[in-house]
Amino acid sequence: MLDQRFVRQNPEAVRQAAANKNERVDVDRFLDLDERRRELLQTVESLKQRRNTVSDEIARMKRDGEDASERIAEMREVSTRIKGIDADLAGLQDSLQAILERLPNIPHPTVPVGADESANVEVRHWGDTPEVEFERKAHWDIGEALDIIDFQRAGKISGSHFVLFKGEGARLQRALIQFMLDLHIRKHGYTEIIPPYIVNRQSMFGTGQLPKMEEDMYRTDMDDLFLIPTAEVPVTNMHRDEILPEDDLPIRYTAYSPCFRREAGSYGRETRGLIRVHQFDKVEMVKFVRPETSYDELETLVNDAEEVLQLLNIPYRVVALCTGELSFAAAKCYDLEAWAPGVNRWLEVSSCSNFEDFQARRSGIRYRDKAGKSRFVHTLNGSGMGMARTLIAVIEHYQTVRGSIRIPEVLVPYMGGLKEIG
RNA sequence: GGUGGGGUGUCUGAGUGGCCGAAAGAGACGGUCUUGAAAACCGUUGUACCUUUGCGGGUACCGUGGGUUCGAAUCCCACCCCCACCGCCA
Repeated sequence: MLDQRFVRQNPEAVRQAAANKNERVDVDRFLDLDERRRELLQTVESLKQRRNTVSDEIARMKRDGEDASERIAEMREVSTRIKGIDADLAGLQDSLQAILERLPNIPHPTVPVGADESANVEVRHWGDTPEVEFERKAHWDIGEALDIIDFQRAGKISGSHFVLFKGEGARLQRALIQFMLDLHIRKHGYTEIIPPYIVNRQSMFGTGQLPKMEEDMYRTDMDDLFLIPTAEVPVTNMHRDEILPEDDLPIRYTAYSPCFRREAGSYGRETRGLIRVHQFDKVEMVKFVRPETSYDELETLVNDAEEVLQLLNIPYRVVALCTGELSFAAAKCYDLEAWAPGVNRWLEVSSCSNFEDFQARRSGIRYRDKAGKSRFVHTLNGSGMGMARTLIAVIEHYQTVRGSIRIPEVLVPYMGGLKEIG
Protein backbone atom coordinates (compact mmCIF):
# COMPACT_ATOMS: atom_id res chain seq x y z
CA MET A 1 0.00 0.00 0.00
CA LEU A 2 1.15 3.49 -0.73
CA ASP A 3 1.20 6.23 1.85
CA GLN A 4 -1.93 8.34 1.59
CA ARG A 5 0.04 11.55 1.86
CA PHE A 6 2.47 10.40 -0.79
CA VAL A 7 -0.41 9.85 -3.19
CA ARG A 8 -1.80 13.29 -2.40
CA GLN A 9 1.53 14.96 -2.99
CA ASN A 10 2.67 12.91 -5.98
CA PRO A 11 -0.44 12.08 -7.97
CA GLU A 12 1.45 12.18 -11.25
CA ALA A 13 4.02 9.63 -10.08
CA VAL A 14 1.22 7.33 -8.97
CA ARG A 15 -0.62 7.68 -12.27
CA GLN A 16 2.55 7.06 -14.23
CA ALA A 17 3.50 4.02 -12.18
CA ALA A 18 0.07 2.49 -12.62
CA ALA A 19 0.10 3.17 -16.35
CA ASN A 20 3.52 1.54 -16.66
CA LYS A 21 2.20 -1.47 -14.77
CA ASN A 22 -0.83 -1.71 -17.06
CA GLU A 23 -3.13 -0.95 -14.16
CA ARG A 24 -6.09 1.34 -14.30
CA VAL A 25 -6.46 3.63 -11.30
CA ASP A 26 -8.60 6.63 -10.55
CA VAL A 27 -6.24 9.08 -8.90
CA ASP A 28 -8.52 12.04 -9.59
CA ARG A 29 -11.32 10.49 -7.63
CA PHE A 30 -8.89 9.78 -4.84
CA LEU A 31 -7.76 13.40 -4.73
CA ASP A 32 -11.33 14.63 -4.75
CA LEU A 33 -12.42 12.32 -1.91
CA ASP A 34 -9.27 13.10 0.00
CA GLU A 35 -9.92 16.81 -0.13
CA ARG A 36 -13.52 16.40 1.00
CA ARG A 37 -12.35 14.18 3.80
CA ARG A 38 -9.93 16.76 5.09
CA GLU A 39 -12.58 19.47 5.03
CA LEU A 40 -15.01 17.35 7.02
CA LEU A 41 -12.25 16.29 9.35
CA GLN A 42 -11.46 19.86 10.26
CA THR A 43 -15.10 20.61 10.92
CA VAL A 44 -15.70 17.60 13.09
CA GLU A 45 -12.45 17.92 14.97
CA SER A 46 -13.19 21.46 16.02
CA LEU A 47 -16.63 20.30 17.18
CA LYS A 48 -14.97 17.58 19.20
CA GLN A 49 -12.61 20.07 20.69
CA ARG A 50 -15.60 22.11 21.77
CA ARG A 51 -17.24 19.06 23.26
CA ASN A 52 -14.14 18.09 25.18
CA THR A 53 -13.74 21.57 26.61
CA VAL A 54 -17.35 21.87 27.70
CA SER A 55 -17.39 18.34 29.10
CA ASP A 56 -14.54 19.29 31.37
CA GLU A 57 -16.48 22.36 32.34
CA ILE A 58 -19.54 20.26 33.15
CA ALA A 59 -17.43 17.99 35.30
CA ARG A 60 -16.10 21.00 37.16
CA MET A 61 -19.56 22.52 37.63
CA LYS A 62 -20.95 19.26 38.98
CA ARG A 63 -18.12 19.01 41.43
CA ASP A 64 -18.85 22.52 42.57
CA GLY A 65 -22.54 21.74 42.81
CA GLU A 66 -23.56 24.13 40.05
CA ASP A 67 -26.36 23.56 37.56
CA ALA A 68 -24.96 22.32 34.25
CA SER A 69 -28.18 21.40 32.50
CA GLU A 70 -27.89 24.20 29.96
CA ARG A 71 -24.43 23.06 28.90
CA ILE A 72 -25.55 19.48 28.74
CA ALA A 73 -28.41 20.39 26.46
CA GLU A 74 -26.04 22.30 24.19
CA MET A 75 -23.62 19.40 24.04
CA ARG A 76 -26.39 17.00 23.26
CA GLU A 77 -26.88 18.90 20.03
CA VAL A 78 -23.17 19.08 19.28
CA SER A 79 -22.85 15.37 19.79
CA THR A 80 -25.65 14.70 17.34
CA ARG A 81 -23.90 16.78 14.71
CA ILE A 82 -20.63 15.01 15.39
CA LYS A 83 -22.27 11.65 14.96
CA GLY A 84 -23.67 12.68 11.58
CA ILE A 85 -20.39 14.03 10.25
CA ASP A 86 -18.48 11.04 11.59
CA ALA A 87 -20.76 8.78 9.59
CA ASP A 88 -20.11 10.75 6.40
CA LEU A 89 -16.43 10.67 7.16
CA ALA A 90 -16.44 6.93 7.61
CA GLY A 91 -18.06 6.55 4.21
CA LEU A 92 -15.37 8.71 2.63
CA GLN A 93 -12.63 6.78 4.39
CA ASP A 94 -13.98 3.50 3.07
CA SER A 95 -14.03 4.80 -0.48
CA LEU A 96 -10.52 6.19 -0.11
CA GLN A 97 -9.27 2.98 1.40
CA ALA A 98 -10.78 0.96 -1.42
CA ILE A 99 -8.86 3.04 -3.96
CA LEU A 100 -5.69 3.14 -1.91
CA GLU A 101 -5.43 -0.60 -1.42
CA ARG A 102 -5.74 -1.09 -5.17
CA LEU A 103 -2.96 1.31 -6.10
CA PRO A 104 0.06 -0.71 -7.25
CA ASN A 105 3.53 -0.17 -5.89
CA ILE A 106 5.78 2.29 -7.69
CA PRO A 107 8.51 0.61 -9.77
CA HIS A 108 12.09 1.40 -8.89
CA PRO A 109 13.77 3.85 -11.33
CA THR A 110 16.08 1.10 -12.58
CA VAL A 111 13.17 -1.01 -13.78
CA PRO A 112 12.90 -0.98 -17.59
CA VAL A 113 9.66 0.61 -18.76
CA GLY A 114 7.57 -1.58 -21.03
CA ALA A 115 4.24 -3.26 -21.45
CA ASP A 116 5.10 -6.93 -21.86
CA GLU A 117 7.88 -9.48 -21.72
CA SER A 118 9.50 -8.16 -24.89
CA ALA A 119 10.68 -5.24 -22.74
CA ASN A 120 12.31 -7.47 -20.12
CA VAL A 121 16.07 -7.22 -19.99
CA GLU A 122 18.40 -10.20 -19.71
CA VAL A 123 20.90 -9.27 -17.03
CA ARG A 124 23.20 -12.29 -17.32
CA HIS A 125 23.14 -15.93 -18.12
CA TRP A 126 24.99 -18.93 -16.78
CA GLY A 127 25.91 -22.22 -18.39
CA ASP A 128 25.67 -23.24 -21.99
CA THR A 129 22.54 -24.60 -23.52
CA PRO A 130 23.81 -28.00 -24.65
CA GLU A 131 24.13 -28.91 -28.28
CA VAL A 132 21.37 -31.13 -29.53
CA GLU A 133 23.22 -34.42 -29.65
CA PHE A 134 19.96 -36.35 -29.67
CA GLU A 135 16.24 -35.68 -29.88
CA ARG A 136 15.24 -34.44 -26.44
CA LYS A 137 11.91 -35.64 -25.17
CA ALA A 138 9.50 -33.51 -23.16
CA HIS A 139 9.19 -34.26 -19.45
CA TRP A 140 5.66 -35.59 -19.76
CA ASP A 141 6.81 -38.30 -22.17
CA ILE A 142 9.81 -39.22 -20.03
CA GLY A 143 7.74 -39.11 -16.85
CA GLU A 144 5.12 -41.46 -18.19
CA ALA A 145 7.62 -43.81 -19.80
CA LEU A 146 9.47 -44.19 -16.51
CA ASP A 147 6.22 -44.31 -14.53
CA ILE A 148 7.28 -41.51 -12.20
CA ILE A 149 4.69 -38.87 -13.15
CA ASP A 150 0.99 -39.67 -13.51
CA PHE A 151 -1.21 -36.97 -14.99
CA GLN A 152 -4.08 -39.33 -15.77
CA ARG A 153 -4.73 -40.40 -12.25
CA ALA A 154 -4.15 -36.94 -10.84
CA GLY A 155 -6.88 -35.79 -13.18
CA LYS A 156 -9.18 -38.52 -11.96
CA ILE A 157 -8.52 -37.71 -8.33
CA SER A 158 -8.63 -33.93 -8.53
CA GLY A 159 -9.06 -32.56 -12.03
CA SER A 160 -6.90 -31.32 -14.84
CA HIS A 161 -3.69 -29.49 -14.08
CA PHE A 162 -3.02 -31.55 -11.03
CA VAL A 163 -0.13 -33.95 -10.93
CA LEU A 164 0.92 -37.04 -9.07
CA PHE A 165 4.52 -38.11 -8.57
CA LYS A 166 5.33 -41.73 -8.02
CA GLY A 167 8.30 -43.80 -6.87
CA GLU A 168 11.64 -42.27 -7.86
CA GLY A 169 9.79 -39.26 -9.24
CA ALA A 170 8.36 -38.45 -5.84
CA ARG A 171 11.72 -39.06 -4.28
CA LEU A 172 13.48 -36.81 -6.77
CA GLN A 173 11.14 -34.00 -5.93
CA ARG A 174 11.68 -34.51 -2.23
CA ALA A 175 15.43 -34.59 -2.81
CA LEU A 176 15.28 -31.26 -4.60
CA ILE A 177 13.37 -29.68 -1.72
CA GLN A 178 15.76 -31.08 0.84
CA PHE A 179 18.80 -29.98 -1.11
CA MET A 180 17.52 -26.43 -1.53
CA LEU A 181 16.56 -26.05 2.12
CA ASP A 182 19.92 -27.32 3.28
CA LEU A 183 21.74 -24.93 0.97
CA HIS A 184 19.82 -21.90 2.19
CA ILE A 185 20.02 -22.88 5.82
CA ARG A 186 23.65 -23.97 6.01
CA LYS A 187 25.35 -21.82 3.45
CA HIS A 188 23.17 -18.75 3.05
CA GLY A 189 22.16 -18.23 6.66
CA TYR A 190 18.38 -18.51 6.45
CA THR A 191 16.22 -19.82 9.27
CA GLU A 192 13.87 -22.62 8.32
CA ILE A 193 10.15 -22.16 8.84
CA ILE A 194 7.28 -24.56 8.43
CA PRO A 195 4.31 -22.22 8.30
CA PRO A 196 0.57 -22.86 8.19
CA TYR A 197 -0.57 -23.58 4.66
CA ILE A 198 -3.99 -22.05 5.21
CA VAL A 199 -4.21 -18.40 6.19
CA ASN A 200 -6.79 -15.81 7.03
CA ARG A 201 -7.98 -12.92 4.92
CA GLN A 202 -5.83 -10.37 6.69
CA SER A 203 -2.66 -12.26 5.86
CA MET A 204 -3.63 -12.43 2.21
CA PHE A 205 -4.23 -8.71 2.28
CA GLY A 206 -0.92 -8.02 3.97
CA THR A 207 1.20 -9.42 1.18
CA GLY A 208 -1.02 -7.95 -1.53
CA GLN A 209 -2.85 -10.99 -2.95
CA LEU A 210 -6.11 -9.45 -1.83
CA PRO A 211 -8.25 -7.73 -2.81
CA LYS A 212 -7.20 -7.92 -6.44
CA MET A 213 -6.38 -11.61 -6.90
CA GLU A 214 -9.14 -13.24 -4.93
CA GLU A 215 -10.48 -15.24 -7.88
CA ASP A 216 -7.05 -16.87 -8.30
CA MET A 217 -7.04 -18.24 -4.77
CA TYR A 218 -8.54 -21.36 -3.27
CA ARG A 219 -10.77 -20.39 -0.41
CA THR A 220 -12.58 -22.34 2.28
CA ASP A 221 -16.11 -21.01 2.43
CA MET A 222 -17.04 -21.98 5.94
CA ASP A 223 -14.12 -20.31 7.66
CA ASP A 224 -13.13 -17.74 5.05
CA LEU A 225 -9.57 -19.04 4.96
CA PHE A 226 -7.27 -19.28 1.97
CA LEU A 227 -4.90 -21.97 0.74
CA ILE A 228 -1.59 -20.23 0.35
CA PRO A 229 -0.42 -19.47 -3.20
CA THR A 230 3.15 -19.22 -1.85
CA ALA A 231 4.92 -19.47 1.51
CA GLU A 232 5.60 -15.76 1.12
CA VAL A 233 2.15 -15.14 2.59
CA PRO A 234 2.41 -16.89 5.96
CA VAL A 235 6.13 -16.16 6.39
CA THR A 236 5.88 -12.44 5.64
CA ASN A 237 2.88 -12.22 7.93
CA MET A 238 4.82 -13.73 10.81
CA HIS A 239 5.82 -10.22 11.80
CA ARG A 240 2.58 -8.47 10.92
CA ASP A 241 1.79 -5.70 13.41
CA GLU A 242 5.15 -6.05 15.10
CA ILE A 243 7.93 -3.61 15.84
CA LEU A 244 11.25 -5.39 15.45
CA PRO A 245 14.47 -4.36 17.19
CA GLU A 246 16.88 -2.94 14.62
CA ASP A 247 19.55 -5.41 15.73
CA ASP A 248 17.35 -8.28 14.58
CA LEU A 249 17.59 -7.09 10.98
CA PRO A 250 18.10 -8.45 8.46
CA ILE A 251 15.82 -11.39 9.16
CA ARG A 252 16.09 -14.20 6.62
CA TYR A 253 13.63 -17.08 6.51
CA THR A 254 13.31 -20.00 4.16
CA ALA A 255 10.28 -22.23 4.00
CA TYR A 256 9.13 -25.20 2.02
CA SER A 257 5.42 -25.31 1.28
CA PRO A 258 2.98 -26.58 -1.26
CA CYS A 259 1.43 -23.73 -3.25
CA PHE A 260 -2.16 -23.63 -4.44
CA ARG A 261 -3.29 -21.55 -7.37
CA ARG A 262 -6.56 -21.61 -9.25
CA GLU A 263 -4.90 -20.07 -12.30
CA ALA A 264 -8.29 -18.90 -13.48
CA GLY A 265 -8.33 -18.38 -17.21
CA SER A 266 -4.78 -19.38 -18.00
CA TYR A 267 -5.28 -22.64 -19.86
CA GLY A 268 -3.88 -23.48 -23.26
CA ARG A 269 -0.94 -24.94 -25.04
CA GLU A 270 1.52 -23.06 -22.86
CA THR A 271 0.40 -24.88 -19.76
CA ARG A 272 0.90 -28.48 -20.71
CA GLY A 273 2.47 -31.01 -18.36
CA LEU A 274 4.10 -29.63 -15.27
CA ILE A 275 4.49 -26.08 -16.51
CA ARG A 276 1.37 -24.70 -14.90
CA VAL A 277 -0.38 -26.75 -12.22
CA HIS A 278 -2.81 -25.97 -9.42
CA GLN A 279 -0.60 -27.40 -6.72
CA PHE A 280 3.16 -27.35 -6.68
CA ASP A 281 5.94 -27.40 -4.14
CA LYS A 282 8.24 -24.48 -3.57
CA VAL A 283 11.09 -23.45 -1.34
CA GLU A 284 10.73 -19.78 -0.62
CA MET A 285 13.09 -17.19 0.85
CA VAL A 286 11.78 -14.15 2.70
CA LYS A 287 13.74 -11.20 4.08
CA PHE A 288 12.94 -8.32 6.40
CA VAL A 289 15.58 -5.63 6.05
CA ARG A 290 16.44 -2.00 6.75
CA PRO A 291 15.35 0.23 3.85
CA GLU A 292 18.91 1.37 3.15
CA THR A 293 20.02 -2.17 2.41
CA SER A 294 17.07 -3.58 0.51
CA TYR A 295 18.53 -3.35 -2.99
CA ASP A 296 21.77 -4.98 -1.90
CA GLU A 297 19.68 -7.66 -0.24
CA LEU A 298 17.79 -8.15 -3.49
CA GLU A 299 21.04 -8.90 -5.31
CA THR A 300 22.17 -11.45 -2.73
CA LEU A 301 18.71 -12.98 -2.77
CA VAL A 302 19.03 -13.52 -6.50
CA ASN A 303 22.51 -14.94 -6.02
CA ASP A 304 21.22 -17.35 -3.39
CA ALA A 305 18.60 -18.59 -5.82
CA GLU A 306 21.08 -18.79 -8.69
CA GLU A 307 23.37 -21.00 -6.70
CA VAL A 308 20.69 -23.68 -6.64
CA LEU A 309 20.73 -23.88 -10.42
CA GLN A 310 24.50 -23.65 -10.59
CA LEU A 311 24.91 -26.59 -8.24
CA LEU A 312 22.36 -28.52 -10.27
CA ASN A 313 24.35 -27.49 -13.30
CA ILE A 314 21.34 -26.25 -15.21
CA PRO A 315 21.78 -23.34 -17.63
CA TYR A 316 19.71 -20.31 -16.78
CA ARG A 317 19.36 -16.62 -17.37
CA VAL A 318 18.51 -13.76 -15.06
CA VAL A 319 15.87 -11.41 -16.39
CA ALA A 320 14.97 -7.99 -15.01
CA LEU A 321 11.23 -7.65 -15.39
CA CYS A 322 9.90 -4.53 -17.07
CA THR A 323 7.22 -2.40 -15.42
CA GLY A 324 4.35 -4.12 -17.23
CA GLU A 325 5.46 -7.54 -15.97
CA LEU A 326 5.98 -6.51 -12.37
CA SER A 327 3.48 -7.80 -9.89
CA PHE A 328 1.13 -5.47 -8.08
CA ALA A 329 3.20 -5.23 -4.91
CA ALA A 330 6.73 -5.35 -6.33
CA ALA A 331 9.05 -2.41 -6.86
CA LYS A 332 11.62 -4.49 -8.67
CA CYS A 333 11.85 -8.11 -9.68
CA TYR A 334 14.29 -10.53 -11.26
CA ASP A 335 13.13 -13.79 -12.76
CA LEU A 336 15.38 -16.80 -13.04
CA GLU A 337 14.65 -18.83 -16.14
CA ALA A 338 16.02 -22.32 -16.49
CA TRP A 339 16.57 -23.87 -19.87
CA ALA A 340 14.34 -26.86 -20.51
CA PRO A 341 15.63 -28.62 -23.62
CA GLY A 342 12.69 -31.02 -23.96
CA VAL A 343 10.00 -28.37 -24.30
CA ASN A 344 12.66 -26.18 -25.84
CA ARG A 345 12.07 -23.03 -23.86
CA TRP A 346 13.07 -20.98 -20.85
CA LEU A 347 11.00 -21.69 -17.77
CA GLU A 348 10.48 -19.26 -14.95
CA VAL A 349 11.67 -21.18 -11.90
CA SER A 350 12.24 -18.29 -9.54
CA SER A 351 11.03 -14.78 -9.00
CA CYS A 352 12.93 -12.49 -6.64
CA SER A 353 11.31 -9.22 -5.65
CA ASN A 354 11.85 -6.19 -3.51
CA PHE A 355 8.57 -4.81 -2.22
CA GLU A 356 10.21 -1.93 -0.39
CA ASP A 357 7.72 -0.79 2.28
CA PHE A 358 4.60 -1.71 0.29
CA GLN A 359 3.85 -4.94 2.11
CA ALA A 360 5.21 -3.60 5.37
CA ARG A 361 2.77 -0.69 5.31
CA ARG A 362 -0.13 -3.02 4.51
CA SER A 363 0.75 -5.35 7.32
CA GLY A 364 2.29 -3.01 9.86
CA ILE A 365 5.79 -4.48 9.94
CA ARG A 366 8.16 -1.95 11.46
CA TYR A 367 11.43 -1.71 13.28
CA ARG A 368 12.74 0.71 15.84
CA ASP A 369 15.86 2.52 14.67
CA LYS A 370 18.75 3.68 16.79
CA ALA A 371 17.10 7.04 17.35
CA GLY A 372 14.05 5.27 18.79
CA LYS A 373 11.86 6.04 15.80
CA SER A 374 9.72 3.28 14.34
CA ARG A 375 9.96 2.85 10.58
CA PHE A 376 8.60 0.39 8.08
CA VAL A 377 10.95 -2.41 7.10
CA HIS A 378 11.50 -3.42 3.51
CA THR A 379 10.38 -6.92 2.61
CA LEU A 380 11.76 -9.14 -0.12
CA ASN A 381 11.13 -12.63 -1.24
CA GLY A 382 12.25 -15.05 -3.87
CA SER A 383 11.71 -18.61 -4.82
CA GLY A 384 14.61 -20.82 -4.22
CA MET A 385 13.16 -22.51 -6.28
CA GLY A 386 9.73 -23.47 -7.55
CA MET A 387 9.35 -27.18 -7.93
CA ALA A 388 7.63 -28.88 -10.82
CA ARG A 389 9.34 -26.49 -13.18
CA THR A 390 12.74 -27.09 -11.63
CA LEU A 391 11.94 -30.77 -11.88
CA ILE A 392 11.16 -30.29 -15.57
CA ALA A 393 14.52 -28.70 -16.09
CA VAL A 394 16.27 -31.52 -14.26
CA ILE A 395 14.41 -34.29 -16.06
CA GLU A 396 14.81 -32.81 -19.51
CA HIS A 397 18.38 -31.72 -18.94
CA TYR A 398 19.61 -34.98 -17.43
CA GLN A 399 17.78 -37.36 -19.78
CA THR A 400 19.89 -39.86 -21.67
CA VAL A 401 19.61 -41.32 -25.15
CA ARG A 402 18.40 -44.54 -23.55
CA GLY A 403 15.45 -42.70 -22.01
CA SER A 404 16.69 -42.73 -18.42
CA ILE A 405 17.41 -39.78 -16.14
CA ARG A 406 20.79 -39.30 -14.52
CA ILE A 407 20.67 -37.87 -11.01
CA PRO A 408 22.52 -34.56 -10.59
CA GLU A 409 25.56 -35.10 -8.43
CA VAL A 410 24.41 -32.84 -5.59
CA LEU A 411 21.16 -34.79 -5.32
CA VAL A 412 22.70 -38.27 -5.18
CA PRO A 413 23.08 -38.21 -1.37
CA TYR A 414 19.44 -37.16 -1.09
CA MET A 415 18.48 -40.08 -3.36
CA GLY A 416 20.10 -42.62 -1.11
CA GLY A 417 23.00 -43.02 -3.50
CA LEU A 418 20.84 -43.59 -6.55
CA LYS A 419 22.61 -42.28 -9.68
CA GLU A 420 20.05 -42.91 -12.37
CA ILE A 421 16.32 -43.45 -12.82
CA GLY A 422 15.26 -45.96 -15.44
C1' G B 1 -17.76 -28.16 20.88
C1' G B 2 -18.33 -26.92 26.62
C1' U B 3 -16.77 -24.13 31.04
C1' G B 4 -13.72 -20.50 33.24
C1' G B 5 -9.97 -16.57 32.88
C1' G B 6 -7.91 -12.80 29.86
C1' G B 7 -6.61 -9.07 25.56
C1' U B 8 -3.93 -1.73 28.10
C1' G B 9 2.07 1.73 25.28
C1' U B 10 8.61 -1.45 23.05
C1' C B 11 7.82 -5.21 27.23
C1' U B 12 5.66 -6.55 32.26
C1' G B 13 1.57 -4.60 34.52
C1' A B 14 -2.12 -1.01 37.46
C1' G B 15 -6.48 1.29 36.40
C1' U B 16 -14.84 0.03 37.20
C1' G B 17 -17.73 7.04 34.31
C1' G B 18 -14.83 13.27 34.29
C1' C B 19 -8.57 15.34 37.61
C1' C B 20 -6.40 9.00 32.31
C1' G B 21 -2.60 9.24 26.60
C1' A B 22 -3.10 6.41 30.80
C1' A B 23 0.29 4.58 37.60
C1' A B 24 4.54 1.64 38.61
C1' G B 25 8.56 -1.21 36.94
C1' A B 26 11.70 -2.86 32.89
C1' G B 27 14.07 -1.54 28.40
C1' A B 28 16.10 2.33 25.27
C1' C B 29 18.35 7.22 24.85
C1' G B 30 20.87 11.61 27.21
C1' G B 31 23.43 13.34 31.59
C1' U B 32 26.14 13.16 36.63
C1' C B 33 29.79 10.03 38.94
C1' U B 34 34.11 6.73 37.03
C1' U B 35 40.73 5.86 33.93
C1' G B 36 36.77 2.87 31.39
C1' A B 37 32.60 -0.09 32.51
C1' A B 38 28.96 -1.68 36.04
C1' A B 39 26.03 0.14 40.04
C1' A B 40 23.60 4.47 41.83
C1' C B 41 21.18 9.08 40.84
C1' C B 42 18.70 12.89 37.47
C1' G B 43 16.13 13.66 32.91
C1' U B 44 13.85 12.08 28.19
C1' U B 45 11.07 8.30 25.81
C1' G B 46 3.85 5.78 22.00
C1' U B 47 1.33 5.86 17.13
C1' A B 48 -1.63 7.89 13.31
C1' C B 49 -4.09 11.86 11.22
C1' C B 50 -5.55 17.24 10.44
C1' U B 51 -3.60 22.16 10.63
C1' U B 52 0.67 25.82 10.64
C1' U B 53 6.24 28.84 6.44
C1' G B 54 7.91 27.85 11.52
C1' C B 55 7.08 27.83 16.90
C1' G B 56 2.88 25.56 17.86
C1' G B 57 -2.39 24.04 17.97
C1' G B 58 -5.99 20.09 17.51
C1' U B 59 -8.34 15.11 16.98
C1' A B 60 -8.28 9.97 17.51
C1' C B 61 -6.31 5.47 19.44
C1' C B 62 -6.49 0.84 25.98
C1' G B 63 -8.41 -6.62 20.85
C1' U B 64 -12.40 -5.26 16.63
C1' G B 65 -17.18 -3.16 15.50
C1' G B 66 -21.61 -1.07 17.38
C1' G B 67 -24.48 1.18 21.57
C1' U B 68 -25.60 4.13 26.24
C1' U B 69 -23.92 9.15 28.08
C1' C B 70 -22.88 16.13 28.05
C1' G B 71 -18.49 12.87 28.81
C1' A B 72 -16.17 5.76 28.08
C1' A B 73 -9.86 2.12 28.90
C1' U B 74 -13.90 1.95 32.58
C1' C B 75 -21.08 0.49 31.53
C1' C B 76 -24.10 -2.57 27.58
C1' C B 77 -24.24 -5.77 22.93
C1' A B 78 -21.90 -8.59 19.05
C1' C B 79 -17.58 -10.56 17.08
C1' C B 80 -12.25 -11.99 16.93
C1' C B 81 -8.01 -13.80 19.34
C1' C B 82 -5.09 -15.91 23.51
C1' C B 83 -4.63 -19.08 28.02
C1' A B 84 -6.40 -23.14 31.34
C1' C B 85 -9.43 -27.36 32.12
C1' C B 86 -13.06 -30.89 30.02
C1' G B 87 -14.84 -33.49 25.55
C1' C B 88 -13.40 -35.22 20.65
C1' C B 89 -9.26 -36.55 17.65
C1' A B 90 -4.32 -37.53 13.54
